[in-house]
Amino acid sequence: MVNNPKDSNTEEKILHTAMEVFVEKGLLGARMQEIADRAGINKALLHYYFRTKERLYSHIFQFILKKSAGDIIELLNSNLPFEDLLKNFISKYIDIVHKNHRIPLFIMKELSSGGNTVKEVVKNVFNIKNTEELPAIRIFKNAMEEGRIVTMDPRQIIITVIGACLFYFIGEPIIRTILIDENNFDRDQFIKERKKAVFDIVYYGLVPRGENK
Amino acid sequence: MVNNPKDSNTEEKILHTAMEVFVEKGLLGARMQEIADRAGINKALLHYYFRTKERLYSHIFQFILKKSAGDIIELLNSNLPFEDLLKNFISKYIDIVHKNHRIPLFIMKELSSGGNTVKEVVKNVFNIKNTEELPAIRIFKNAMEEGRIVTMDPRQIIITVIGACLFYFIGEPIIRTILIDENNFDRDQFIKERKKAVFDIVYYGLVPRGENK
DNA sequence: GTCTATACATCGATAGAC
DNA sequence: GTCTATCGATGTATAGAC
Repeated sequence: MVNNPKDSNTEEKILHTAMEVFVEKGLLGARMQEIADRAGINKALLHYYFRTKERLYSHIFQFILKKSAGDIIELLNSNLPFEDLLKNFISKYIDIVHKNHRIPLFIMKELSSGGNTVKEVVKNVFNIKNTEELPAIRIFKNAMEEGRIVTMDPRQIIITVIGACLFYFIGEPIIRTILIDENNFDRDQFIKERKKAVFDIVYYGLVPRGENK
Repeated sequence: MVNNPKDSNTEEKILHTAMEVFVEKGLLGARMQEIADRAGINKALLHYYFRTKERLYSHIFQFILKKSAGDIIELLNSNLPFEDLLKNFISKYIDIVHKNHRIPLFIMKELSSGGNTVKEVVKNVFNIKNTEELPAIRIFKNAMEEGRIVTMDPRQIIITVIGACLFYFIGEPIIRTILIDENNFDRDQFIKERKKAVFDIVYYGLVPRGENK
């Protein structure tokens, strides 16, 4: 819609700032005035570019969802053997969430309140036709066929891995309050150990007994 | 504050209704008008009992947190051997979250936006003095000392178990959109399988090789 | 305690000048 | 494209009658 560099700069500045504010405060908590202030412009200009708050939010949400989907898909594009692939996925996925710790909760908040429109966006963004043939499903099915891991519904494994990776970051405030002694806590170290713990539990939970491959 | 049965009924009706609305829509999404309508009273009465929206919300939040904490603590009060205790915990915890699937996200939303006041509430509610001696931590430490499971930071195990149990319910909209074929999905059955999957992965991920106890 | 009516503040959105 | 000024809607909170 807008082509010259000046426009593009303003629009991108808006998008960038709006993303920060929406991710911090949510759709309802965010204020157009605050977005304008932080972007160094005024409210009217926000409406000039995106007409309504909802449309601006929608842009942000889709962008974030696309980015998140892309990150995961990229992590799965690999020819590593199963053990390395799993280790690699857990490590890199935790890194991504570590750097963007507010994103998962942001996405889940939206999806829990959003209607079917949102679901269509998800399907488009992830380019889903047949759930049976998702790369992640195939990876586990192959490992099962090769006898590397026990037979189990791959979806259950995926939910377990993602949940285990995400939960620390989604629940960090309550986890730290309940479980962690703040006087003696090295967060980076704990997250590093988190990677190893998730891998160890999941991997050895899946590898058949009697094999120490 | 209020003692006669009539008052008590109104107050409880407000609390009950407000909980529904706040859990569905969050602090910012909830409307005092809607709470009043659903409770069959008018807005002014809401303010008569709880002065402000924030105070009403705070009551609800603390009640929910207390209830959730109580549920978990009760699940851990058991003298079962480790394997049964873990199986029992996972099964019952998933049942609780199943029946109250909006609660975890509600709590996390609040905690992610809330300040230190909220953290004090958490500490009081869970009655936390020394994180080292939490029942959940002790359970895993004992199992390690008895050689039943491998040595590992118990906090990492706890985060993994809770995350694996919760994630399906927190992320259900996106999980179902991406991972599940809606034309052929038995939710109750899937949740039942979820219990077994979480237990199998975690338990066999923790039990030392060479022992099939 | 409970109601109706209304004050008061906030915020998204638009009009109109430059 | 960008600004200032302002409208109009919505929602919390209160005044005051019963």
